[in-house]
Amino acid sequence: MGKLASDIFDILDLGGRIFKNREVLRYSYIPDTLPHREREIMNIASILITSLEGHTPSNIMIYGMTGTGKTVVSKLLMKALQEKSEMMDSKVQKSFFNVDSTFLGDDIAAAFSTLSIVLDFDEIYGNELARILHKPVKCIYINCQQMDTQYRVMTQIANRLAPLKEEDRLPVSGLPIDEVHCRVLEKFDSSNSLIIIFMDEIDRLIYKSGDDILYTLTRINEELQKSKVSIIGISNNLRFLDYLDSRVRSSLGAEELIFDPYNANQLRDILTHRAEEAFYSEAIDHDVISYCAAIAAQENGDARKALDLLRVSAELAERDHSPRLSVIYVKQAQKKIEMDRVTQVVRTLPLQTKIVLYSILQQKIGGRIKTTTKEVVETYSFYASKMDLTVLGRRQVVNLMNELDKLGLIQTKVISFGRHGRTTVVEANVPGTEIINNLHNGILSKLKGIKPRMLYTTTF
DNA sequence: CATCCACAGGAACTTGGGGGCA
DNA sequence: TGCCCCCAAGTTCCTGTGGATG
Repeated sequence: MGKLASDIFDILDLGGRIFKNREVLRYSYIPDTLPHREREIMNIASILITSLEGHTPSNIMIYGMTGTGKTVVSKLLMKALQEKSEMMDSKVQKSFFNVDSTFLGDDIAAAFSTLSIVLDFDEIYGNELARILHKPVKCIYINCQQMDTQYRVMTQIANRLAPLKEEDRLPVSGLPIDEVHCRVLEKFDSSNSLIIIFMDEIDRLIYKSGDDILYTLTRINEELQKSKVSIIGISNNLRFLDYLDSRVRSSLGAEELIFDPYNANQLRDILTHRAEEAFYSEAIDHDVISYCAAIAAQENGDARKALDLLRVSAELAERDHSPRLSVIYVKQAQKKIEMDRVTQVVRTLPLQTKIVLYSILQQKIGGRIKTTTKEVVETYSFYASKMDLTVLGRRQVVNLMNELDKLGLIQTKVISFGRHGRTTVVEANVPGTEIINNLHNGILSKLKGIKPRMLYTTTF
């Protein structure tokens, strides 16, 4: 036929008329300006700026629902602060060799003006002495969802503080916690710097391991000689501080800031701003952005969702070889995102949890839309033994069901039958046949075609 | 209105696997 | 090699409880 393999890419390439730069729409991307967060940025910056003068900034708590820009604002500030500090370091070193203060002054003024987001550095930085005394600022970002124990957080902070040689790194386990504490202190002090720790999803930390770690961190400055530590906590739970010891609470919540959800107009601005960089200007219908903004505004003003929606719609349009991105694709994207989320979550479930979900879904497609703990436990035991697994007890199955509930895959509700006791009514939230087929094609292939003997005792 | 069912869910304990250190 | 530590997952035990029912 005379066809070359590379022709395949010619066909695929036809789609590429929409995206100019798709990275811009990922939430890992940190733009230079963040519309409708100027005030918040200024607030935090005005607190953090004391670090450049060699003082320890107050701890800050940042609250806000998902997609309100907490993380991206923090990362932007982190980047800016780090750059600024490094810039000043080199200037300070220079100043020992160069006594010409007018030169120095101009140079620093120039350096400051490059930080576009924060106001008048020059004015705040009038004091030359402060510059000489200045300590390097080191920012560390920790996501407490991944690092959710005291041990892990401490070792992570220490390991990230400086690019260390392999043998200097703290081990991921094995040491007593007070030993870790001592070594972290040493590392902090030997870095001789102002350490600002951004702790994202900080509330996760205490749900799992209590407030020990926060207690330690908020009081660590008392033990440090040369270095100082500030903490920026980020949480989407406004009542997070209530769970803490009062001393930790007052220290950590020295400054508090709430990020309000974006409204539809603000979301539209954000999307417009990103879309200019992400798309070719003629490739997108005028109502697409408003539509995405409106949907995300309904979902608690979640900018993350809005960006996702825009990116996925554009990807669908490209895959369809459409020259333009129109609202039809946004509607498709909405469905796709939801289904992707579900399959992704299901795929990463531990095996035993998968079987619990599988049991609930089997009940569902067997016509049992609502079921009870007892029935789930029975069906689960049946399937687990077919899989030659250890069969978990009731207590543990209930725990797993609660996890599934938290993930939004099922809905549970405790109801009472009065004299006849009480139980949890379970209902699957996801399409049964599709997920079951997925599971059959994966790790649960053994269970294909096997039906349990189901005795329905409870009626609703 | 007290009773009582049948389970929810918290707490303490166990087990087994990760590892460090002398 | 033996002993220590941390941690996750699971078990056992037990107290708490919503509301139909006698």
